[in-house]
Amino acid sequence: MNLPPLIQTFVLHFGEMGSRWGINRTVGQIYALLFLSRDPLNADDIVEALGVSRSNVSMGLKELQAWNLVRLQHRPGDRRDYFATPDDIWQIVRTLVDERKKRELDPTQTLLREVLMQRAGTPEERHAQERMREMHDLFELLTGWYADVQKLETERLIQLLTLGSKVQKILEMKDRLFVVPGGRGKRRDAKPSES
Amino acid sequence: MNLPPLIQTFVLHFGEMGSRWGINRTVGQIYALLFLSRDPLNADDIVEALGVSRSNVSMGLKELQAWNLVRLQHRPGDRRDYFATPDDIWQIVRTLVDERKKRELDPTQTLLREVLMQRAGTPEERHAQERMREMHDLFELLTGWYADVQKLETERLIQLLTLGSKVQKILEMKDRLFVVPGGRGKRRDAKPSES
DNA sequence: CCGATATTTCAGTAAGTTCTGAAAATACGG
DNA sequence: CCGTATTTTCAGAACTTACTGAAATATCGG
Repeated sequence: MNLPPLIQTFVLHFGEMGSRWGINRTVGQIYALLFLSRDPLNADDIVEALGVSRSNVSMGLKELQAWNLVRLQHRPGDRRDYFATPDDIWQIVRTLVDERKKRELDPTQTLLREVLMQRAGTPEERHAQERMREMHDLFELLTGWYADVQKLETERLIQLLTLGSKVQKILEMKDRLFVVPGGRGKRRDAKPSES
Repeated sequence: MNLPPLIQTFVLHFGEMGSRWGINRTVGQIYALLFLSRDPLNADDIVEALGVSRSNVSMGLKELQAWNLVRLQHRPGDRRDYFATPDDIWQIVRTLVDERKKRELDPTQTLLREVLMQRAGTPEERHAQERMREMHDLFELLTGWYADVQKLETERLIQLLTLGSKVQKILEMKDRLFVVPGGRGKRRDAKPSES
């Protein structure tokens, strides 16, 4: 590997973090390299930059494509495949969160739905099922929120994130303005289960 | 392993998902078992329920404690350690997200801060550093939002999640009510960098 | 089609992780 | 303190994942 120090630091870091992110070192490094690169790179560029085998790069790129994290491009008069990350970093985040949800949450959500259909016999099983229902309801709330937020334009999303919990203040203001004084509102319905 | 089918299904699933979540099979199974159990369990209970070695359970419990995901308890007149998950599932989510942030995001955030202090020489390095700045700003926005939201009471948090992007409507309403008509507001400041 | 260039597949090996049983350490009641 | 109950540590075995080089496959210009 022979990269400018700044770039090398970042690439090596991504490689090391890979294992925590559920990808392997090479995949992490390839991604970091593409992310920082001004221009798209072909497989041999990556081999040279990272000093790993050609086949390893091929597999890594395949995995990144499976994650929808890289874009395949071509240059006129050049048969090789060139790869790049999206320029828009928010697009990257959206893809990343989407894919992680798909891999890490959706299977469990499906299982919970199935298991909640079954009949629980013993008290032990009934307690377990109640726990699973709590988890299920929580998943539904989170994924519902996520689906909703994912639809927002980036500018709106940034606006929301910047506000943070100050949104709360606005909600309270709204309550004060529009809810019948003394009324409790319908807030309690939102809680998925008695905790 | 000899568990009621409902419980066994869930426990095995958590074991299989473990690798996607960055924990190993046994740790996943132990956690699932504790989560579903009405009462705290000791290490031998877990050995019996899962059919794994005593030492493996010991290590698994240690890891779960490092994640702050289980609580150690004692019973009067019994020297053994008993383990349980928090009853409040929202507490579990908060811990989980905290820990994942600590392991998966914070180290990169630190690295980005460091690398952005350095002087970029070549145009290649300057472009890379610009990319890192985009990532850095995005991390700052996300972690700022997260710190903010993590402070909310659970009830408020649920309220917010239930609203989802409908918050947007309320923001628009607020804008209409309070912003000088024709004024552009200060929204654009929020965008961390030109994308 | 042919030959050259580019990519993918795959078997074998290297490296890393998980798990076990045995031994060591710790904690406690008497 | 001693003996016992309990937990932890650890070396090695079993298993899983990552990586390589070589061979196979695919693609394209002529």
